[in-house]
Amino acid sequence: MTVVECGGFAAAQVALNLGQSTVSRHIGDLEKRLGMRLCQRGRVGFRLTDKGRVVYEASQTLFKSLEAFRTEVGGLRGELVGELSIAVIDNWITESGDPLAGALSAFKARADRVTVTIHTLAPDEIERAVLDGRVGLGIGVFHQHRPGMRYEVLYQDPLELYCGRAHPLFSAADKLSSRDLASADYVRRGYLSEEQVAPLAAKLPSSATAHQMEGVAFMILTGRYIGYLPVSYAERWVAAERMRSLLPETYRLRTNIETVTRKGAAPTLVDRAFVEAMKEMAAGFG
Amino acid sequence: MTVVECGGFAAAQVALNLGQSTVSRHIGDLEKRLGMRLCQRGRVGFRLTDKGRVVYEASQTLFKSLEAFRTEVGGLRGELVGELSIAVIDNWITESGDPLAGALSAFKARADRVTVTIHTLAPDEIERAVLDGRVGLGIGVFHQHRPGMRYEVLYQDPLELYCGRAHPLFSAADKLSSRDLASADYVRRGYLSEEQVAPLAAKLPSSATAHQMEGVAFMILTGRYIGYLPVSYAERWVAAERMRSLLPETYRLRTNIETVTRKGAAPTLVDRAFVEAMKEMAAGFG
DNA sequence: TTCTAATATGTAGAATTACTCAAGTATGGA
DNA sequence: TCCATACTTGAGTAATTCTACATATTAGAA
Repeated sequence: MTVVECGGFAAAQVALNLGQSTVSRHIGDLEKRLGMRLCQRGRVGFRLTDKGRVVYEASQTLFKSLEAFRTEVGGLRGELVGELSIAVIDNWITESGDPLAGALSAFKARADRVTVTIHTLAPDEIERAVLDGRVGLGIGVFHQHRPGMRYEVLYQDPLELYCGRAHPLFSAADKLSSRDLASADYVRRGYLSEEQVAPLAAKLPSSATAHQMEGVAFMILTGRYIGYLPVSYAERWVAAERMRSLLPETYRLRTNIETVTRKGAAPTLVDRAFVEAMKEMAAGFG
Repeated sequence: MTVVECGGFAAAQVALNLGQSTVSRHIGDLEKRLGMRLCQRGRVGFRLTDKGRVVYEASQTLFKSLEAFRTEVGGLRGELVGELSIAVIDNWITESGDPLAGALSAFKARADRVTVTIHTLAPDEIERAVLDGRVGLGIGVFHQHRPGMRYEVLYQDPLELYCGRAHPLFSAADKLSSRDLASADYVRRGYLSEEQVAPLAAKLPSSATAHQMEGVAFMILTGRYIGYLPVSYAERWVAAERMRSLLPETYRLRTNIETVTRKGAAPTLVDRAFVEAMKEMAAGFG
């Protein structure tokens, strides 16, 4: 694996602190043992064969399993070792005052022997990744809770309905009624389905969909659409008077940012320690 | 692991073909290495400690990963080695003319180096087991297809609506109309939700639910209920004139018995070989 | 053809690991 | 108290694995 990652024998020699012949011997032995050629090498340069690629990928997942074992057993000894693999919703946590960065840094301070991997995924993909074990922990917004998964609220992230400066509702924002909104065009959020939690939003006419929060913000700023944004995210434009919140008392949504883990597999000590760090960090929000 | 499975050092000695002191040394070394006591032993008998149990279970999953690696790499060499781990719907396949037993035996004849594990689960649990990798292949009835999974029809298993001999509809079975059924009490099948596929069934009044097919059959035989059963399963009672099919043209359901695998992870050679055997076997059905 | 960078292999010592024998320890029960 | 059972440990040997040196081999390039 090191040879693949170094892109050749020569670099691997240095990385592994081994003699040239030893590297050659290892690869040769492995090929003999597996009964197949794993890579092309020599004067032409290094390159995996098709089978070599499959073996390399299978090895990666095998080593992941080893790391998981180490995490599990290390946890029994009260040690924070192994791997923390988390999946977070994209365009959300990093934008909303950023408890993730703080939590990660606090966690790393206490657990310097842990390797951290972060995946950025859509909510349903997060749940799938947790379910099939690609990650141990997911963080995001989960409107419907699936069986077989464990959810825990980290903090609340309020959403409000915004319009841009050029929008007709902008100047009238103080003396609006729900009926005024009925004629405004609404940017729907791709996977979030706010409608499920906000029956009011379901009634808004919608002719646009954005999959990332940035897209929603952009659409709102055009002045042609209204849409939901996290208050902390919209703040910058509100302060610059480029956006305005519409009927916050009526339309505010309290979205829960939650962690997901798999029921059945108890979360590892590493996962729990990280969630702890997240919660401490999130205490300043909510 | 062998010590745990043998329930003590003495039996493991024989199973591993090792001297008694070697077994003791291995366990002792492992405990030293992990820094924890794994089991109680001595005059009192063998017993895992709590930590020992966790380590044992973690080892099981680790060894499963190793086996998966072996299956994968063996597949590259065109060898059928490693593990075949399948989940099948309960009370179905074995009852309906039994293509599974035949397929397994045909498969084993060609792949004697493969370890076979079978789980019997409810359909949604099958999908979950496939998704999180506990099994490589699921077989069952899946009415709604989830994203991230690959489905393939094996064969069709027709269902018909039956009543028992003591039921008022039994004697009138030849000259019935759908309206006659509207007053009959219907046994619902727990997880199958035939209603989704059979809109007609959705209209039937129902005051009973059975989770296994055997339960449905039992309820029908009481003469108080009507319900769906696979034709091949009901056959024995039909032949004995203890059940009758009701309006088969109208109420017959063609249920698909399907395989499920995970998209993303290519099915192993072992999985493919088994599906092949299933299909050959199923060719005589559906 | 010849040179040369990159890899392979014969040989062998060093290090590690696996195993056993034999003697020792601990403990439940007669 | 003592025995028998079940495990542990010291010491030594065998087997395996790891590594490097020196010397091939190979194939692109001059």
